[in-house]
Amino acid sequence: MKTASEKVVHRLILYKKLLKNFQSKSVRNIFSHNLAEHASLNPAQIRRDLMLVGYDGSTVSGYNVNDLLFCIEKFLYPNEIQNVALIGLGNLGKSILDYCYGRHPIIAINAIFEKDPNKINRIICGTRCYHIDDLEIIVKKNSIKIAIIAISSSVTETIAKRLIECGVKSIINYSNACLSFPAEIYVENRDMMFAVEKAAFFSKKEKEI
Amino acid sequence: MKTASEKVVHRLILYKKLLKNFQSKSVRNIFSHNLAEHASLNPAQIRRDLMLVGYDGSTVSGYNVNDLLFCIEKFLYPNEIQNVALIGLGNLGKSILDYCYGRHPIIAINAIFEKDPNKINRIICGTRCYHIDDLEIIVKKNSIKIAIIAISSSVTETIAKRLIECGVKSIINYSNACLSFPAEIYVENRDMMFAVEKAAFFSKKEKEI
DNA sequence: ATTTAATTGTGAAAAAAATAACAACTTTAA
DNA sequence: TTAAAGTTGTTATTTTTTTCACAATTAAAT
Repeated sequence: MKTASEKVVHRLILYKKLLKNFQSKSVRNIFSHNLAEHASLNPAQIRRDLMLVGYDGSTVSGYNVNDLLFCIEKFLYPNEIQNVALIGLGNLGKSILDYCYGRHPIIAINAIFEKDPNKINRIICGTRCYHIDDLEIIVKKNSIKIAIIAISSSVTETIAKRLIECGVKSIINYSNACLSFPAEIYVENRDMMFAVEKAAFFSKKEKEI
Repeated sequence: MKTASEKVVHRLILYKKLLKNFQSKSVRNIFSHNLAEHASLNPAQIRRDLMLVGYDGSTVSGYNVNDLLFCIEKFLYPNEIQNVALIGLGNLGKSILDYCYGRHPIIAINAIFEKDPNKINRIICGTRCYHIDDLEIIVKKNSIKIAIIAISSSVTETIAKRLIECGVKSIINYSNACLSFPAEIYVENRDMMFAVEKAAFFSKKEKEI
């Protein structure tokens, strides 16, 4: 299996999404410049990225949407079903759950963890909510390798350590805490203020040019 | 004003956050390697980034936390208060509102837009919820340049166009739609499935090495 | 049959980003 | 006083990422 940088993987996921849109509009074939336009990228970039997934287009009709999708998915998807843990069922947790529900054929949120007794044992979007004390048991039982942290920052670090301790390899952290772990753990810190501050910086900068 | 890439801006925001943590722990001075450790970055990277903000550290005691923070903030912050519009007050909208409330001295959500009549005119986190039909009036009145879209995808594109039409320069898009606009508009697409799929890819890859 | 037009895959080049390397500096120790 | 230790700012180098450029290919037009 060839390696791929995070950037390339991100773009491949984007291509997959765009291709699904085209597929749903019954578009059969597509050229790199079509994708480029929708992705705001250079066509050569797209062709180069696609070299990774092992599908050759035609010089005449470009890429067959179905076939290319198949190859990208084969490249991106794990072999087996991937269970995801969601930590926290506040507004953010609920919206993540809603958003992800039924979106992906292989990857799905499989367990929710909370400390609020009113939420424990409820089933939301087909997913059971467990007490946070049962984290280790459930994560191990379901071979969960991915976790989404959607709680306030004060306990984030402790929970992240517990997750890694029991086998989690990737953490998506929506809390205010900055997580940082050894390189073999994939951490994506998604502090929502970052996006806003960046947006502010770039909306400002423009005026000054 | 020097230009800065999105990556550099992102890191500067990160340094700011880390420095605030140090400040709250009454740490007075800090070295580039301390920051590097917490940010999982190379110390030279940090020193290079800091060249932009115009603050010189001391070769003996490193950087004064307060002074460096001041310079980073001066570099990052807009000159005037930046009003932000939030589109959608579902679970995600509420969590964004909560999360951002009081977090930043200059940037704040200033108006919420909804179509649900039960939500209109309510005030949440000090912010009034308006009918989506009033978008143009309110955005113009408050000189809003930044918008956060937290609604389902079907109407995202239309709303984004309306936002830009009335002066918005930066959009943070949490919906499933892929927005793409001319380069002078800053768009950050934050489809939450992307993070999960990337996490899945990299948690899988590790096993295969 | 040829030519034209359009596209792909990919090597080469360019651009951007990250890292290394080091002179200059300052304190402390010898 | 001199040497040692440790850090910064910045130049140089390396690595990564993006873009260019073009041979090869194929269908349609002439």
